[in-house]
Amino acid sequence: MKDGYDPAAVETKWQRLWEERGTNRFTLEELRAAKDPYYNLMMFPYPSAEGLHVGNIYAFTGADVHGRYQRLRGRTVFEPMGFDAFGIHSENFALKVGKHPMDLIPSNVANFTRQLRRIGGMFDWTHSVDTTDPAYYKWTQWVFVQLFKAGLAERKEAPVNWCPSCMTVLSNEQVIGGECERCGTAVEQRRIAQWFFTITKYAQRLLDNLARIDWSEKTKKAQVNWIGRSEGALLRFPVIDAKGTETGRVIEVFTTRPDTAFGATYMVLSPEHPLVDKVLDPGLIAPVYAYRDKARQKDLVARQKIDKTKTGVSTGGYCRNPATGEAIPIWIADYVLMGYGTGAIMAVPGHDQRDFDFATQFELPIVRVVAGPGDAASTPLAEAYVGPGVLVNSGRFDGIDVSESVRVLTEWAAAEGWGEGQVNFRLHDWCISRQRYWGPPIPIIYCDACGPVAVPESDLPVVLPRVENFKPDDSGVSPLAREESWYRTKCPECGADARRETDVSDTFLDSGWYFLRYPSTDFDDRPFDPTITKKWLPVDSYIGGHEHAVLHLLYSRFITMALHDLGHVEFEEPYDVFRAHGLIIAEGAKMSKSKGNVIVPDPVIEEFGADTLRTYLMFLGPFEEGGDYRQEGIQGPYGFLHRLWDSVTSAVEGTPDPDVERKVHQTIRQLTEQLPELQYNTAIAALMECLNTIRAGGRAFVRAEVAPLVPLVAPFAPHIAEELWERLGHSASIFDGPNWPAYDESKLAETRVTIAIQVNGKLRASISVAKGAAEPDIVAAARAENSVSRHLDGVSERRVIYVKERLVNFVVG
RNA sequence: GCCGGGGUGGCGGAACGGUAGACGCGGCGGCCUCAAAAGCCGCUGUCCUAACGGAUAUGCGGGUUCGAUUCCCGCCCCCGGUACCA
Repeated sequence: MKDGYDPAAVETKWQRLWEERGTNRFTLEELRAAKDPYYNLMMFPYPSAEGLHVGNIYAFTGADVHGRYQRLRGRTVFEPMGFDAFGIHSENFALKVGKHPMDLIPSNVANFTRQLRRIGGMFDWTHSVDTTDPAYYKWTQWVFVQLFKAGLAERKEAPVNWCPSCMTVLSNEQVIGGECERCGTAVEQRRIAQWFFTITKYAQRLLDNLARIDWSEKTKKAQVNWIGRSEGALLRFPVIDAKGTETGRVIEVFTTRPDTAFGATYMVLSPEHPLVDKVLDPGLIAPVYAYRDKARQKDLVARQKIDKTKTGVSTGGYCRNPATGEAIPIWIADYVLMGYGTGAIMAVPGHDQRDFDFATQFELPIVRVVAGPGDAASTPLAEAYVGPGVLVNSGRFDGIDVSESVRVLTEWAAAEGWGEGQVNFRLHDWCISRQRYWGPPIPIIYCDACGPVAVPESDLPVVLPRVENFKPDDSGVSPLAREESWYRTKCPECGADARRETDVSDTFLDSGWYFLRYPSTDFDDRPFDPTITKKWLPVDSYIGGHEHAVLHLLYSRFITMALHDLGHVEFEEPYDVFRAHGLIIAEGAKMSKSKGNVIVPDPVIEEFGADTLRTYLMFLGPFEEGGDYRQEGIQGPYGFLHRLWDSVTSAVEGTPDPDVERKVHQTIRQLTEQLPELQYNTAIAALMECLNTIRAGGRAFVRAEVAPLVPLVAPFAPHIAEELWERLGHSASIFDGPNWPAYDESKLAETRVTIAIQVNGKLRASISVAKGAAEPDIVAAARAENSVSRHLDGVSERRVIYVKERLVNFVVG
């Protein structure tokens, strides 16, 4: 039965058998009855027209290796795959090639599916999802309706980022450095009424729960920063008129340093702050309006450039600093953002660098209210001082240390009635409206009498109609708003003429709950079955790209938490474990279409086979860090699989050599430890080393030596493993049973150890001794070595360091 | 600027504070073969030496230690994220 390794033949055979035998798929009954279920999730792809590149394959393979390992350990592993096919990518591409997304997506999905089968992923294709399928987005709309009914969806007019090229609104997250994430065009500001999920209501819980989920620290940290909790106080500054009388209006500010209130020498409103008109001196209307218009135009573009040179204008209005009782001027400036805090600040130029720069620019007073070590109350400031110290120029609070001054001043403001402690979050509400075509229509009907009404669940889905002209225009209204026959409808509550919402929802909503759907795709009368969901969720392992560390992962946590509160699921956190994979670069450079160095898998599989590609990708570097795909490097794993094939098919019966057997058991131990930790590159190196030992010097190897390597290599190279497993005499799939080998502690121990001999920390020799040899004997043997004794002659020995079974170090001098 | 992650042979990358460079690629020499594919054997950080053997080496500069790629302090550079967040 000795024949050559033919990857194409082996892979075709096993992919066919997996399909015929249903190796990787579950019936509903099997899902219900599964023993020791393990939900192995990976981020589903957007099915582009180009097909998968090795970057995608890398991520999926890493997750698949994990799933296959768990399965070999005896878990029942559910590993679904789907397609995130709505959204601006597909829509823009369709526009570009002049086709309809409804025609394009199915062929893209078919191509992706072909490629995913070809790399040997353990996917259950009977539980796939496609977010553009009405049978799926029916339930996406259902999720929206649940949140709407719970008061978590709000319609509000808000300044939004507008991309003049994509002609659509962008979320703050999609604006990168003032430019559109997708096309790089400078983003403008517009005000449009849109639907928001009030994720900010969950900010504290989203933050708190991070402590109890097993995610990479990096990812958690990114979420912590994104949520951006900061503690401080809300302070109220009364607006006064020219005579110094309070007008009844109040400027609210959020500050993390209420203790510096005595140093607040002016106020700054964001240019778009609603109070600007109220405090404005009529004589200054022209410059203030001019400034506001200018700020609006460059909004979110130039405003994100941090610049020492601040701009702004005085409104001519004043308010009273409640700490000092003094009148201070009110300015507007674009360094104060409407979207954070209250859109207004008390400026403390002595202790905030931005305020300091502004005050210097416009010659506003700068007062020191914190004295650092060695400073007096009158020590002038060359820049804002933010270090430790005590309060000064702060009336009866002088001398209080900054470590407690925030608390003391907050209590005082509260007692006086002009402020209280407050926690503020950087996190914004999640805008889900998109003035585009390619998404699920937001299931809302507007009725003049009843207001916005959710589409009744029995009427879902609101099907996205096939619209031939879906190109957005600069009117800013959704393409669906041009389809009168579609949007005209009756109010579900009162029956009056009404109008459908014509915006579609954000793709992050599609992906916000897809993991709930996979195990329940057998049901078309419910989004997720309670029993199945309880059995399979939360997700045991989630692997995906770090580019989704904040958005997708935060949004899906929020959706889950909301569904939990509404009684639909029993858990708050969707993913027990999350690990981010690294990025693959090619020949030392980032893969990109423009560089022309995008590696596509098909020709590689053609030449070397899927098993070799999978093994090579996992061998490139640490999975969580990524690696450099170099064309030539694939020869290593290719040769390794050939040698493995040769070894298994030509091995003879016999008794294993004890040294070789020890190596095999050490390898089993190493893989058993490293695979759950995703340390694939070193695990593969260990397998290669083990095979090298088995074959060393062309020795005759026996079956018992090589056989354990078959299950060990199976997660990486499942096809060849199946074939060799069969040739070893097994009739069932290697993955249908707990076939991971066990290692024997008693066979791990070395009989001899190599001891390094150093003199003053420099290696001079190494000796081999029997394990368990006594220290004095080892030191004596070490001393006897020529290359050691030569360095000990004529010098005085001060110390001898012995590290058990490792080294001897003679310290001389 | 801030927050992460990194800087190790020609290259990708290994190294519980204990023999730096595992494993692999590439290179060099040889074997097998009609030939190719696959495979097999040996060598391969740098410098000095005919050799034995030395010296030197993990971005840079210090420190702790018998001993530092690993720990500490101060820099430089690269990658990713983020950005006037009050």
